Amino acid sequence: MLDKAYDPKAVEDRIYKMWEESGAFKPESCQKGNGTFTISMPPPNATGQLHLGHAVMLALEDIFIRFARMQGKEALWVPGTDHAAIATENVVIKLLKDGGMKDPRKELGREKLIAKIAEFVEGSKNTIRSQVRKMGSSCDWSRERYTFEPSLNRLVNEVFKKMYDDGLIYRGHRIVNWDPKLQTTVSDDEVEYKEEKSPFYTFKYGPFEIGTSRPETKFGDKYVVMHPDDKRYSKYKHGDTFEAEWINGPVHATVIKDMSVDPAFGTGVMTITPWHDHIDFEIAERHGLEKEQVIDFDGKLLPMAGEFAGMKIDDARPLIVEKLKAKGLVVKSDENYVHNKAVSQRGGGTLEPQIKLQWFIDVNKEKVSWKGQSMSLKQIMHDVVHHGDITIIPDRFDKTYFHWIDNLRDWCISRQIWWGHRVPVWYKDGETYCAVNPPEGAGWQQDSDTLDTWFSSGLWTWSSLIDAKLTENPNLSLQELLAQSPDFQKFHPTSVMETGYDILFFWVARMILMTTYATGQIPFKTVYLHGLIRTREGKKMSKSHPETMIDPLDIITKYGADALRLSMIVGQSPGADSRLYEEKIAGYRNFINKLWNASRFVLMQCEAAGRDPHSISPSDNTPRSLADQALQIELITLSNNVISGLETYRLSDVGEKLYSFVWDFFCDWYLELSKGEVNISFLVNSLREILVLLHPYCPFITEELWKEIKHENASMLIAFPFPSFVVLAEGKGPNLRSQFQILIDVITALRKLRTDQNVEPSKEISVVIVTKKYSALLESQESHIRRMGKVGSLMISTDSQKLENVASAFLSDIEVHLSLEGLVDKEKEKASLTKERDQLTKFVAGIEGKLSNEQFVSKAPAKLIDEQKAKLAETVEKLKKIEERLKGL
RNA sequence: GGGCAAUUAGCUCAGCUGGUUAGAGCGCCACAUUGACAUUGUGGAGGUCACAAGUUCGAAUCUUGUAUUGCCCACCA
Repeated sequence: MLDKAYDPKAVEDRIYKMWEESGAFKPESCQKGNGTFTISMPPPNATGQLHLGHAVMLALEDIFIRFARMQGKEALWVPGTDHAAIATENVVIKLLKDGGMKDPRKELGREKLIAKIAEFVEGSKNTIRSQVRKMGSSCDWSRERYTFEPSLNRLVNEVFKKMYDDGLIYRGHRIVNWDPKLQTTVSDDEVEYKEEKSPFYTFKYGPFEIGTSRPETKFGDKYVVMHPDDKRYSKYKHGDTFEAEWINGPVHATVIKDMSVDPAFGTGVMTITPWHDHIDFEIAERHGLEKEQVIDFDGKLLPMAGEFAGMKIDDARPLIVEKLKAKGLVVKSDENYVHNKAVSQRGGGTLEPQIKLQWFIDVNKEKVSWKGQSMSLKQIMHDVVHHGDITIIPDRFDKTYFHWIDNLRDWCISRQIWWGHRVPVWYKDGETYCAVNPPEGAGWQQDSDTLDTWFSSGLWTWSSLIDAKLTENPNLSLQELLAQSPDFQKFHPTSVMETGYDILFFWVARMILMTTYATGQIPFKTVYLHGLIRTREGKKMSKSHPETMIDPLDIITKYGADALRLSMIVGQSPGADSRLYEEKIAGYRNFINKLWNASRFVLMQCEAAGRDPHSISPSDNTPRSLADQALQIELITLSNNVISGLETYRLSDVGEKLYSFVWDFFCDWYLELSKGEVNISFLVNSLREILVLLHPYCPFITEELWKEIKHENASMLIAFPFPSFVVLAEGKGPNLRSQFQILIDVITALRKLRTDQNVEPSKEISVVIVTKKYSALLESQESHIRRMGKVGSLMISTDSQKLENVASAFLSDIEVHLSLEGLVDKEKEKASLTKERDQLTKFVAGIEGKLSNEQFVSKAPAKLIDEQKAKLAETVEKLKKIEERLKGL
């Protein structure tokens, strides 16, 4: 017999091992003929730890994939890990520094450092692998991939080369986001803005006054820019020059007129620093102005800053202001000025715009063939979502996505770190050579930069499906690699990409860009975006505040993976943040335990009846009692709801329905009633179906219970077929269900009377039920009424009775009278009936109002009117009885 | 500055295309306890659905506006 309480620790690892060893995670084990279903797992960092973001992703994807698998699809979920370029390199460098090294990059050099990182990554991959398993993820480990493995490097090079040849990748001096701390560029999407208070100065600059919050960039400024229509400055013409006394002496300045200047801001005049500001750079480009570097790549001032050369900008700033003040050039300063400081999302260092020779992807060049047209990468990204090739859930993110595309600038893909796919370009004597493989011949120097990690991640849905063996053959083209990889042919495009909305731009958009371009296929048909998991207070969980963090692994240890999964899924709608806290998880742990005990009860019934559940045939499933029939109807309804809900990605809904079915219907009513009258084979088969329906949500406990209760020939639950949608005939089914509801209502009414009258729970009561319409029904259910209501004597009559010493309740067409030998607490009964009378009176008035409204009667659908009339008649009848009773009290 | 979302019971949230006597879980109150389950059972209290106007026979649900909160994007030198 099962233990009294479910202990996930004793079950989960064992079950997971059983699944994995059986090969159940492989599509080859699935039934054939119902199509394929593929998910690419967003690869966690190879050196990472499982956090709630992963946990929710894994739970959702596991539900999708288990459902598809049970529906008989060839379901493939490809796991993998990410080399997470910048993040990983930082982690290892920090470790080396902690170990006593001063500057690991310098001391080790490129090759040795990469080897160190690789070693570290291999050593720590197992952590995340086993953590992914802990969640119950049914992914195919035999197909596990890594974004930095050789086969993927080959594909990265193939795609780079293709883009290079198509002129979509170019190298050029552009303004980029430079992180002086990490010594690399980062992409526009990796820039975060933090509010910072720093003084805003107004300086005298020749005949003008200019404002700035960054005096340290101003050394080389020699252009003043104003709006061409600004009347105040109409006497100055574009191109006019003048002398101005400046920080380190006089400068020769030029007037530039440009539309981008806002005349309403400050004095309407500004000087520009094209080397260190995106907007200024664009102005300079428009007018062909000179650009000069002021700050070096370590964040220090260059020799052109004169006496300030070599100083860090933060140190130099106040000194520069002092000097200008001494020269009488400071007009005013606003100490409370708040501006947005650009910081690196990666390391948190202050970003400095710099002009640098970098590699870029041109997103505007209309040279890519798509759907028979020549389009830009931007246009393709737009097109596939706009025309519904790809559906984003929730759809409001379409707008966000389009807006991002509209503002997308060329993507800087080169990084100055070492850990990553290296730019496949070589140089010799001013010659440039781009190729998948290194050039033959001596003297070629490979580009020292590596690629943005999202470049390789962008290929993930398909690069992870390419046969790794094939990539060892250097003679195959990209097209041939695609064409000859069976997995790619069979499983791509993938079915659904499930990930956090915070990564829509970084990754989802880039997969669309890279994949449509490289393969001619969309990467996925549906994008399902989940929200952030927040604390109980709605705050972001953050590493810097460890007390706010919930560690999924702790939770699994304490409450089990099934409970964790449910607590994250139920109550979360796509694209919206949700809150998680321990009581919530405990609630689902309780639910899991309830399911355990319900099953335990069923098994006890089997034992008591001398039946081995394993030998109960699935076809031995005939309902006998009203309760059986109601359960059958309810199960079909539930199963239909689960199917349609999962097919439309309404996971929270489905989870709630499963929960309330199991607890509120199956346990509270069906099982309780079955204590009086048990239909073993039907009960066992019903429980089996419940386990099937619950399996995608809570795979561990259902598989464990399945073992106890399944038919001997049945497969493991993970591989068991899901029911199909059943169209319920009208009439009979719903009718039986509502008859069952009447039984429930009568019992509930009895219980309420008991409580109102303070009858001891253990005491048997005498009951008289008066009903014309339902006497046959209730007579047939008499034993249930007796047992569930603890009724001693029960009389069911079709004629109204003269009764003394009773407390009464009134349902539609049914009077329930509780006889009390002693005193009836009339006040309690009066209060209860009065309350109900008032409610019903209001209700009746409402309906009467509607029905006497000509507009309603003429315009509302006939069906609704009939319903309302029926309800009215029923309620009026009930109300009459209650009022009579109240008079007698 | 632009955009998106949220606002329903003490708390966390459902309520899909307008018709429900507005629901759930937790919490709360009362009662129960050897027979699946205290990780429980039974009964109960608790909401003028942020506010205002409109559309409609009918609005938590649709429209507009207001307020509050949150997020994303832009980055005014």
